[in-house]
Amino acid sequence: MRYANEVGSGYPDGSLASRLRLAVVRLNRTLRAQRAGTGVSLTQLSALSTLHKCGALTPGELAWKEGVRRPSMSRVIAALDELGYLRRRPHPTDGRQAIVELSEPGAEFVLADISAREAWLDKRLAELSEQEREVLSRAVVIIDRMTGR
Amino acid sequence: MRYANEVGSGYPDGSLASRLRLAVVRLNRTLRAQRAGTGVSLTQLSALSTLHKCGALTPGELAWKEGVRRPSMSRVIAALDELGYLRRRPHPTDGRQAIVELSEPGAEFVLADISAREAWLDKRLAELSEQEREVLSRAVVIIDRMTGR
DNA sequence: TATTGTTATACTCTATAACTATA
DNA sequence: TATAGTTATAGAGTATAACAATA
Repeated sequence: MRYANEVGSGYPDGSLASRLRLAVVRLNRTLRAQRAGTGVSLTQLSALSTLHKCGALTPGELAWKEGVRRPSMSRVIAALDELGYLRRRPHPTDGRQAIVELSEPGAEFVLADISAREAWLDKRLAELSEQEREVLSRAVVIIDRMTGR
Repeated sequence: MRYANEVGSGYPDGSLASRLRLAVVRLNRTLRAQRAGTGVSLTQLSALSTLHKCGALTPGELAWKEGVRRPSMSRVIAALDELGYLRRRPHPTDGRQAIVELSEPGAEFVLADISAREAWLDKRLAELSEQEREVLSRAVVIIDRMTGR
């Protein structure tokens, strides 16, 4: 298959797939490094952010939304619980399930951390033109759809 | 600071920074999972791809291009050397440095793997419209610049 | 003394498999 | 038996600190 935008063009280094892959790998590394020493990892922040957006969820639902397996989410939840950033309570009708939701400190952290400590990315974005931010905004929508969100 | 595109808007879940961060974290997870069991990890593939594009490099240069520290790249290089996908030779003028470059099998692997096994991303991209691929292509250029590439 | 590369070590992220409790 | 969640264990990815060789 060939497209003007080089999907599967046979020229790996220049194909959109390769370029997108490399860009994502590197931006992910950079973003993780930015969070070193903040007390909450990028993975944990992502879970907090989803809880903030979606409200109370079961661990399984949260795992699905984050795109990880349940055991992985169990560990993230345990760490955030340890930090006091979420609460766990029993499911009202199904004794196997649980409900997790942000605690007040957790909600405060999300607001404070994402808007204040996410300075690096905010700063880079602020340096872009309005058109460039629009491109990224549209790219996010496309990527979300590609990853099943 | 406020922009039409919500940079630092104080609404974390909807800000461009948050949306971009979440999209990148999730796409990165998905791409890594796609490579499970292929024998070469996404990190290793990324290094091979850079060597393919740039030709012979010192380990330090490769680390810089990939955005990792030198010890991290040492391990990636050792693994790829073990697989026979690259060669190491002494630097012609500086005895401290080395030169790494793709071996023939390494070059073949890059071409075969990226164009053939990168099927998942290629397929997702093929399902997009030409306009959407154009958006992603432009986003990659912007992200590369943001991460110093 | 400074720089390049490697080794030692540790921590995070994530997975699969096995276990427990409930449906 | 099937499902939700957790625990046990392992492997990848990355970092910092310490070391060896060379400039």
